[in-house]
Amino acid sequence: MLTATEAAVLGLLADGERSGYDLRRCIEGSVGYFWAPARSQIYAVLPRLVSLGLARRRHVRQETRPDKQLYRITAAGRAALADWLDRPVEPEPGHSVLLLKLFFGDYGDPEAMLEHVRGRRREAEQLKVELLAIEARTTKTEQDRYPALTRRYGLEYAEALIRWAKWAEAQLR
Amino acid sequence: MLTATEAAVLGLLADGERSGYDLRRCIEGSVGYFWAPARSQIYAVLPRLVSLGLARRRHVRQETRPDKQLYRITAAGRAALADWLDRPVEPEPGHSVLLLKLFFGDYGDPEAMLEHVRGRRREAEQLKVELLAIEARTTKTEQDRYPALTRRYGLEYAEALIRWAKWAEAQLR
DNA sequence: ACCACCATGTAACAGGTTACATGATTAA
DNA sequence: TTAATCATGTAACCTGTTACATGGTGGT
Repeated sequence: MLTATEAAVLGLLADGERSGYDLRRCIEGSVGYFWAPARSQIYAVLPRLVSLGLARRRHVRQETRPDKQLYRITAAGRAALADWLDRPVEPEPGHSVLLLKLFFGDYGDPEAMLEHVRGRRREAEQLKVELLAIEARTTKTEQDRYPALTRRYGLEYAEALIRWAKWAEAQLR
Repeated sequence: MLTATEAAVLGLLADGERSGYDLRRCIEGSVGYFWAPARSQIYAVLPRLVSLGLARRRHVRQETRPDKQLYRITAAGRAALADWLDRPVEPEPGHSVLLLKLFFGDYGDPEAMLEHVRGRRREAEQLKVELLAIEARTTKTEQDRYPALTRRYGLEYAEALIRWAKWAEAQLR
């Protein structure tokens, strides 16, 4: 079975031939909000997909730029992606360093705890701005149906976090 | 600097002497909601804390039960914990397999995508019930101030998720 | 002159997981 | 008699990160 990162890369390749470098830029501003592998990880995954027969590599010589490797998804790749997508999603055990620190807040500095909450709120406010900006410049096509779901999730998350943070700040003040 | 798991364990030890086994049970139903190391990980962390001088081990012989190791936090341990708690929280890059699958939903089965959303909603509804139950049986003491913050976060999260899921289900139907 | 962009990859390390291994006691 | 609870640990593996390594082009 695929790992999530392999599936993410296949998913991006499903839209067209791309290099590792291209993928990076595709990721930020879209999937990057909820799945952001390190650069080196992308370059590690691509050859693996090739050796599994899920993608094909094509060497492209360039003169003014360094040469590059373009990857294209295969029929087997599309099948593997579809299979992965349809499998049940495991419940994701939430990891949150913020909550961990707050939970033990009594052993720390009250001022620091307050600042942790404020920081997270600022991040959420920033996220909200970015998502609204993306929303504004996105044309609502048929292909946008699913990505729209994820943006909406982000918005709902950001707003819930802001509400919580305001309440928490009041409690801690 | 401590890892989050080391800090979590120290945090629990700060409340009193405990065995690895005890810690496991402390974790589920409290920190476990946002930080749940594997059992083997707890047993790996404890000796490390001892060798760092942050905890002390005490062997307790038992007759009707297997022997056990009790761990107690040291003064250095409390200092290390406080230091870790007060450090700024890094922005946590969100990982969500659910959103990843949804984002590429076009390449999968629509029925499966709908089921993914429904599944996550059920989990959130369950979480909400659990958190309300904990809330109900908790006496609002001074020590509860910080943990209360994390429960409230969970509630806000669960409710936001349920709202989103209902909306998403309508979109996909 | 300097910085950002294009472009790929390796190596070392970190932080975790699952499975293996053991075995008595007690409640249903 | 079957299963859960008590109780600890090791070993193999996985997935990912950061740091190292290289070097031309084009804009300010």
